[in-house]
Amino acid sequence: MKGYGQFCPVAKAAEIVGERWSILVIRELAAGSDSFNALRKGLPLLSPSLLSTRLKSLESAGVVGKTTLPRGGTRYRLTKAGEELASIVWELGTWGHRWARSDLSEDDLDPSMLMWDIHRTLRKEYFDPEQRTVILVEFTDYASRLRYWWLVIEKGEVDVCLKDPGHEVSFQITTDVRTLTAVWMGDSTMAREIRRGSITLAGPRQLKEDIGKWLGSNFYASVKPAR
Amino acid sequence: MKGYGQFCPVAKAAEIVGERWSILVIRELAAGSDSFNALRKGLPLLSPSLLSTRLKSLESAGVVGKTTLPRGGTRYRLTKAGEELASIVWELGTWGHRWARSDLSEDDLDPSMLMWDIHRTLRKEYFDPEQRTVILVEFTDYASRLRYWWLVIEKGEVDVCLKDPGHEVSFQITTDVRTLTAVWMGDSTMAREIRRGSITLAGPRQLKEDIGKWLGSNFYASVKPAR
DNA sequence: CGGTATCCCCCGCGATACTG
DNA sequence: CAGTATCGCGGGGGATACCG
Repeated sequence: MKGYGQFCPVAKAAEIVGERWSILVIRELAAGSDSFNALRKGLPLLSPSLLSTRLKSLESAGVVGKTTLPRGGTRYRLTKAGEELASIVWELGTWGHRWARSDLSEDDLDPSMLMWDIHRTLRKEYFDPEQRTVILVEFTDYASRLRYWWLVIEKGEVDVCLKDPGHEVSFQITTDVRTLTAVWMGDSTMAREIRRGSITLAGPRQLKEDIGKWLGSNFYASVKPAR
Repeated sequence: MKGYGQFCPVAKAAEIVGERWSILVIRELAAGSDSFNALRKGLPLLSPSLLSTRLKSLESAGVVGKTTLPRGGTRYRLTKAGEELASIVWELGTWGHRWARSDLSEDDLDPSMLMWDIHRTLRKEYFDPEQRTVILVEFTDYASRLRYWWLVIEKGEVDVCLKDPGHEVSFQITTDVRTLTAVWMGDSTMAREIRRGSITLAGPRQLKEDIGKWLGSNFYASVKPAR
């Protein structure tokens, strides 16, 4: 059986959002991802086939809409119903941040997701739009493949890559995944971790001083936990 | 794998409310059920073993608290965190009523759930507290076992039973499950269904006239659907 | 009343590979 | 880039029976 056999609106809604990954797909769409592969980056543990299934199911539920671009790509977006649902998903996140915060479990630490999130919230306006800025992030607790990440800010766009783009590095952040995650989640602060020696910065003084501003933070970082 | 491998608060919350039946257990608790068997009545398709599992899981998530009565019974209640979560569940219901309303599917029609809901929302203050009132509901589309339901209002308490309690019947409602469900959900009105002949009332004139008031309605009945 | 215990099925989901 | 196809398994959960 799939449904709950209840006419109650809560049950009907639960049939939609209760499916595994549904809520997170909605979160990703609300956060601005609109292509299949962008969604995948925000949901690295979700297999493409299941993502496809979920998108179809959300589409038939009237939550997600789909547009085919003239060039052939496909764009997903939240419908009106989907946006209303997304606002509830954000509230759920606020609740989660207040009440369901575990100390960051090892399983939940993931440099790729963290970098993807950071690349989305980085405040581009702190950088010269006429120039290319390259920020290198080094995770000291990771081996070669996931150790170095490049953020390339250029023409108002931010790209994140795992391969050296070849450009001169303007700024470097050296730390471990747990520390940067904690800072990004608002559980710690940049200043504190620098003082403790858990984060090292290298580059122009101005960028160092402003990092608390230009490196964004998680949507919920300012929500006060309840316990 | 059970979790989502993400530190995002939405993911952490989704790990809790994403479990099958969790949302509905929270709804039932928020609606006032506090004992194991009361929860079962509101969730007839949920097996006792799974209800037990869910209650434990919600308890360890800090959403549900448990008290053992001196007499030996057990009472469940929402914690502070649970109540905050419940308010999101209600919003989800509002969303569901606006956007996820299907025309009442046959699978979702259930006389026992409907009667349980009605017994919870019936406005006792319309009845003489000094007297016993017995309301007989007859579902013409059901055979013997689930056809007749008695609502007994006495001393400010409402009981619902499937067996003739033996008292004199004060009022009778004759209809089918779909019609009464539609009225209770706000999709139709008592007056309209009486006019159509889908509902027949028998009893004192005053009770007939006031039925729109004393027979309660679903929490979401007044929410305007979006489509 | 207030739950456990057990059994077993089935299908959701994860993994991997592959195509237009 | 944007998905489909296929396969196999694990365990969630439904059913039922049973205890305190």
